[in-house]
Amino acid sequence: MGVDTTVVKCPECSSRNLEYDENRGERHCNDCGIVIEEDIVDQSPEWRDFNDSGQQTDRSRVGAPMTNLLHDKGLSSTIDWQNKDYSGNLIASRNRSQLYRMRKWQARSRTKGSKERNLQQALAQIQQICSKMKLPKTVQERSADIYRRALAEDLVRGRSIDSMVCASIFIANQQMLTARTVDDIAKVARIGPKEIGRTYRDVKRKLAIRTPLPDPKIYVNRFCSELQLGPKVQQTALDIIRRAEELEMTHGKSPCGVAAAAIYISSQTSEQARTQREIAEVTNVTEVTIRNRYKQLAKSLKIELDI
DNA sequence: ATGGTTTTTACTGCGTC
DNA sequence: GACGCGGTAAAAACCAT
Repeated sequence: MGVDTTVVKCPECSSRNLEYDENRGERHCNDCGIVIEEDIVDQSPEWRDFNDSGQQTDRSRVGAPMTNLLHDKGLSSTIDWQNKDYSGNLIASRNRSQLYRMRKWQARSRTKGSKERNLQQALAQIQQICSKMKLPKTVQERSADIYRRALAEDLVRGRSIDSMVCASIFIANQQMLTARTVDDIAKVARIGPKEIGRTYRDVKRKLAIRTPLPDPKIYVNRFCSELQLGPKVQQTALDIIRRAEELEMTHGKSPCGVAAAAIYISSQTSEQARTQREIAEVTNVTEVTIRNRYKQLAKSLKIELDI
């Protein structure tokens, strides 16, 4: 199913640690350093078409960028240091002073404040990670938004940009109810789920950000499709969760665990049974947890699942 | 730091195909 | 014998305080 057209492994050393450099427009391997492909115009989906529909992002900042995913749109393309134009001719002297000004401006804008540079790097990271996760651009923008706030409040100090980036992305995902977990992010970032979780909580608290309380239901669709389970199984799984929520038995339990258990029960009572192991695999929850949860669910909901 | 809760790890036993 | 499942104890992780 998942046809990825981009190269994921370094042809030289087989490392998967590839990085896309936005300014250079090229990808390179972080391990051996070779450049994989050049002249990628933009491999990420369409941040440019911001004119299609109702644009609801708030443009609160002065001199608002066209999209808050770009740090200095238009200045990023490098200005050659030779006094030649594209055909190799010398540029008339009356244009040179203008050129100089452009270079100077560019140099300054690139290295202005540390915050600016920090932001630039972070936004590139956000775009890279979101694109790897195939997240819609609304989520990207929300992530960028959150990062900006965190940066403005000096929350990045003493923490790596990466962890802040990941935390921002996770918060955005929580808010937009995409069914993504910390592990999903950790998988495509070079940072562990532990630290993402820690910074996530920290940022949320210090920025007084509210996220909807975790809902197992949002995972059902994703997990079921990964398990090749039909809509019928999904529906009864959702039903189970709804009933469980009414009895307040999902509080304090991991939403993925609840979803996994509901799906297990649902699948067992259908023609498309899946084993605990299969479900554990895609839900990133252990079989033990699935057992505990589903036992508890079946008991309180009085669901009999004999074969 | 601490303590309460939940999840994971690791292991074992049981029935079935 | 491998597999799916159930149960358990202890370790680890999580989270509010």
